[in-house]
Amino acid sequence: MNNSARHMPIQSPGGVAEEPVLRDARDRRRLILQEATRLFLEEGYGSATTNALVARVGGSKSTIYSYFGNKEKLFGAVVDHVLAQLKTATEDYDPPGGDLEDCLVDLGVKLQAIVLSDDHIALARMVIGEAHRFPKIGWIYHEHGPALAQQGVVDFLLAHDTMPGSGLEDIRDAAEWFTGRLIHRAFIRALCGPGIDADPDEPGRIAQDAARTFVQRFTGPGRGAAA
Amino acid sequence: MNNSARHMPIQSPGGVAEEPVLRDARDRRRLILQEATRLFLEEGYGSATTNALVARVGGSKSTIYSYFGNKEKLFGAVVDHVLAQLKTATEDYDPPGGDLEDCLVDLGVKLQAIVLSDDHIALARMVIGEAHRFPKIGWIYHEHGPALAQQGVVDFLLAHDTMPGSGLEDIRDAAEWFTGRLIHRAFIRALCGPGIDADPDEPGRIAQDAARTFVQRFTGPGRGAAA
DNA sequence: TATGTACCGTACTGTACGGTACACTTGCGA
DNA sequence: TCGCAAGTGTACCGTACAGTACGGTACATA
Repeated sequence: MNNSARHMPIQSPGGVAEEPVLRDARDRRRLILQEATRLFLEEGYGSATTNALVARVGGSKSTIYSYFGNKEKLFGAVVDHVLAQLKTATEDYDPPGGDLEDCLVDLGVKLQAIVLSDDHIALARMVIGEAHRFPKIGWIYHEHGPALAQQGVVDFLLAHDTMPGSGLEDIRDAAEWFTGRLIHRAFIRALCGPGIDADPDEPGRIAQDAARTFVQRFTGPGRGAAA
Repeated sequence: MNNSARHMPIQSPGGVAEEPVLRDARDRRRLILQEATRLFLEEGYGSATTNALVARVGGSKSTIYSYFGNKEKLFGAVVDHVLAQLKTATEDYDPPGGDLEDCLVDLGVKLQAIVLSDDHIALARMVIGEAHRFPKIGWIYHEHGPALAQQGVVDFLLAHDTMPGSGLEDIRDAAEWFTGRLIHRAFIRALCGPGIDADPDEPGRIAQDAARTFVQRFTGPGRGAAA
C-alpha cells in the first residue's frame, strides 16, 4: 500500500531545461526522456542508475521500462534527443552581414559555443567512453556532430564564395584548417575535465585569430596550388 | 563480520599451475601491471573486471590486491604506465635533415602515428569516459598527452627557427594551427569508433597538406613580420 | 630442519544494479 | 456505474562484481 503522499512531479533540480509542470500524464514519456537526458549527461552511462532516474522523474520503474524496454534503448533515445537539439541549433544559424572576417568570427564563436557547451561536452564524453560498447552510437554521434559541423563550415565557405576558383577538395581542406584551429585544443581540454587551464577569454581570442588568419592566408590572391 | 566457519579450502590438487614464462615471481608486479594495461585498454575501466585480470595474469586476486590495494589505484598505475610509454616515444624523436617542409612532414607523420595508435586511442577513450569520476587522471593525461605534444611542436618550430622574428605567442598560435589541421578530425573520428570512414592513406595526405600549407602560409615573407 | 615470505586457490561476503511481478490506483469515456 | 488503459509502489530475483578470508604451497635462507 502506498501511504506516502500521492506523487507530485517534484522538480528536477539540475538544469537547463525548465520543466513546464507536466501534470498531464500523457507527457510521461517526454518527461522521462528529459530527466534521463539530464541524468546521463551528469553521470555518464555506467554511473546513471535506473533507480536514480525514478527518483528524479517520480513514478515508478515499471513505467520507464514500459516505454523504453531497457537501459540501452533508453540511452539510445537520449543520444538521439540531444543530437536532435544540437542539430536544431546548427540549422538555425543565420550569418550576419559584414565582411568575410566578421562573418567568420561570428561563425567561429557560435560553433565554439555549441561544441564547448556543457551539454555537448557531457554527451561527447559519454559517447566516447562507451564507443566500444555502443559502436553504432559512436557512429551516429560522429555523423550528427563533428561531421555535420565540418560540413557546415564547408557550406559556409561555398555560400560566401570565399575561395573562388578552388576545387571542393581545397575548400574541404581549408575548412579543416579552420575548425582544427578553432576547436581542437579547447575541445580536447574540455573532454579531459573541467577547469583545466580555464581562460574564459580564450575562445573569443581564438575565434578572432582563426578568422583573421584564415582570411589572410587562405583567401584572396596568392593561395594557388603547386608546390 | 563473518563468523560462520563454513568454507573449507579444498585443496589445489598438486602444483598444477604450469605458467610458462616469467615463472620468476620477482616480476609479478610488472606482469600484473602489463596485463592490467592490456585489459583496461581493451575493455575500458568499467568493463574490466578483477577476475578477468586474474584469468590473464594467472595467480590469485590476493596478490593483485596486495600490490595495488584496489581497482582505482590499479587504474591510476596503468594510466601512469601508458603515459610514460608515450612520453618516451615523443622524447626519442629525432628530426631528419632536409628542408623545413620535409621535417614538418616527418614530424607530422610521427605525431599522427602516436596520437592515432590503438593504445593511445584506447587510453584517451578511457580517460575521457572516466574524466568525471577521476578528474585528476583527466588532468594528468592532458598534461602528459595533448599539452606535451603541443609543446613539442612549439619546441620544434623554435629549434628550426621557423618563424624568425615572431613572438612566442605567434609561434604558439602557429603550432595550434598545425596540430589542429594535423590531428583534429582524425582524432575525433578515432575516438568515436573504429572504422568510421576509414581511409588508410588519409593521415599521410593530411601530413603532407599540413606541412606544405604551413610552410607556404605561416613561414617566410608575407606573414606580417620581416624575414 | 626450521622459519619467513611471497604467492596461490577458492570459497565467501556485501552490495549494487538491471529488470520483473503484481496488486493497487486513477482518470476517462461510455 | 462500470470497464479499461495507463500509471504507481514495492518487494523481489538473478547476477555481477569488488574485495576479503584463510588454509595451503614453493622456495630461499639460516
